[in-house]
Amino acid sequence: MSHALNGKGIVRQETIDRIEQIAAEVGYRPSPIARGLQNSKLGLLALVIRPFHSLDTFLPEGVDYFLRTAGAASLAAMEHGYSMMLIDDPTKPGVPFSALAADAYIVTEPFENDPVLTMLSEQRIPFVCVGEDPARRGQFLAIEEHADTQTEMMLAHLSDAGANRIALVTGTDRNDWNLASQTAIVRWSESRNLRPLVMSVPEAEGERVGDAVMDEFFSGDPAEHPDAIYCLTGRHAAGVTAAALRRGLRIPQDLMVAAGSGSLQNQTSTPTVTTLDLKPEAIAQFAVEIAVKLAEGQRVKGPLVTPRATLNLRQSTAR
Amino acid sequence: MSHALNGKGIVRQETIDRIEQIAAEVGYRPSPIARGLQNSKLGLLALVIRPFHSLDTFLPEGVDYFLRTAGAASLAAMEHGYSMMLIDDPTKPGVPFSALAADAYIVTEPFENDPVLTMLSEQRIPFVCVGEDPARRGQFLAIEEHADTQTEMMLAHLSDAGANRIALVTGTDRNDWNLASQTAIVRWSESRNLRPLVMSVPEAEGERVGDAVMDEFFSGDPAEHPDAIYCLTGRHAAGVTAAALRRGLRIPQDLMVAAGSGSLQNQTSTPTVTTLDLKPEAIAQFAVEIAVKLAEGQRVKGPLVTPRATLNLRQSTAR
DNA sequence: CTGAAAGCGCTTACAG
DNA sequence: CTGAAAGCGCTTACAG
Repeated sequence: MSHALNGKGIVRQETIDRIEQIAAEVGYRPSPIARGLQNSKLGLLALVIRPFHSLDTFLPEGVDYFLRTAGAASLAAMEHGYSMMLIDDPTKPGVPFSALAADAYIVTEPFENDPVLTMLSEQRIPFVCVGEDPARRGQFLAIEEHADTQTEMMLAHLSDAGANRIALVTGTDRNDWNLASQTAIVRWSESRNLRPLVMSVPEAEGERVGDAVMDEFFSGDPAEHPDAIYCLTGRHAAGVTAAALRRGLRIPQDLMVAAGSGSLQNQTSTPTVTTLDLKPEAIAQFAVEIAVKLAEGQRVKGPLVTPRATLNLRQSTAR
Repeated sequence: MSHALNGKGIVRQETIDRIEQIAAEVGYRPSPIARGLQNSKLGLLALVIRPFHSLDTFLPEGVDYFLRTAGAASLAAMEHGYSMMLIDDPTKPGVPFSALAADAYIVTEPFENDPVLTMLSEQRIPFVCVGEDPARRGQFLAIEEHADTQTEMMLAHLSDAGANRIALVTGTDRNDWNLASQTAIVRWSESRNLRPLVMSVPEAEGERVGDAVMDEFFSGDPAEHPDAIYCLTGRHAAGVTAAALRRGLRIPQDLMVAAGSGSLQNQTSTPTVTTLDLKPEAIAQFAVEIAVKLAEGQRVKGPLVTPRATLNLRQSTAR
């Protein structure tokens, strides 16, 4: 009898003992699935890391943001009594049952008109985004990233450090981070009557984009050459730094380089590279907190504010 | 009728269409839990990263091994049509149903007499270890790590590079990696009539152990001072390198330093540090393959051989 | 205090 | 071709 095992009803100790013994003997183990069936909850959260789609490898070298997110989220989930599942796209045909069985979803960096958000919202599955769907701002519960403010912060720093002409290198994924950063530099440039210098290169290309970026910005009119390049990803920044050095430019004297999201790589390279610390652990913990509330049927209202990114000043921008 | 929706039986197209329409209208979504109940399978794998227990933070700086493992495992699982759950200890009281609902488990670096393995095997839940339970070798299905061979490979390299007296710094977790490495250096030292120089310091201390390690090995009889220190973790190696430098030792001339598991940190530090590449991605993929077989009821027999670790030679051991 | 029954939301034989 | 029934393995009221 289940009362004995789960200690719910009032059962004689003797009976409990006897039943527990037998249970142990036959190696009885209650099916977590059958249990979950009652309240249709498994105690499962899912982290959908959308940009996995665009990364050719999971190698975290220079892209530790997502792995730090995943790790912190898993740990935070456990602390709330949930498990965390890592998936990339639950809308793909042939996904396992489990990919749809989470009590709530966290979607990091959704794409423009992301089908994952569409599916989740159509099926009334609770979810929270980290970064908005750029095409549907305000439509879904989201933790705001403030990519615009972050960009402004970095531009202000570079400007203070003596840069006059700042170029931006973003990734090609159409997510909030890439798009809002672009908007921010365009606005910033135009307010100074400058033609915005922007280039988008695939995230997955990593360090390999260095020469292409240098070619793009340093081939035309010398008056238009940047004296600072802000790359959103640490790997792009590393590639640009290396390419600039190869071309005989001194960093930071001739060219400053900074990254919007760094890894240890940027802290130990020569020169070390200025980065933003996006606080992925804090964001992940916050997202888990919200997902747990959603999973438990609570209403959560925005705006959801995260800890601000901070600037890690390093040699590459220290003139 | 379910036949219409899942396309199993023979149903008129017309009926299918009608039912699908209604389903869409009412926002019907089949419960993955109820579905899973039939064959008591959810398409869920679990990765139990035991050393999480000992790490004070999930920050991957210098410990990217586990995160790389987690990432690669998640991706590999998806490719096999499974989801991957990240948990640290399913034996803890109060774990969610889901933590026990996986079809198969991968346990990385189990401890000595690890209760997780005990539970899993008692409950007849299929699992595969990465690294053996040091107290129960051969008892459970395990992917062998060859920590002993790895240690020998590193010792041979250091020896070739000119080291005469090599010290080993391990973590304090009682897992295969730490223990087998210790055994290997003891054997190696004794065969040369040398007193083994071994020290164990907590994994979680990371770079902070530098001075303690230097004190330990450089305080006594100068004849016993090592001219090479092999740290199993990259963070320990980084700490030792820094401490040695601070004391005026030149690396590698006066002291060589190497790590058994490195991260990007060791590739970009000054000097760069020689490490083993343990191939976590390959191991994770292999583990997932096995877990999938187990989940599907196939028998898997050992010995399970992994790709060999390779040596990344860097400045810290280049005399 | 304890057993038998109903129900969680599906799927899969089994009648009509 | 389609509907009604049984069953997956539990939990939770509900009788005895």
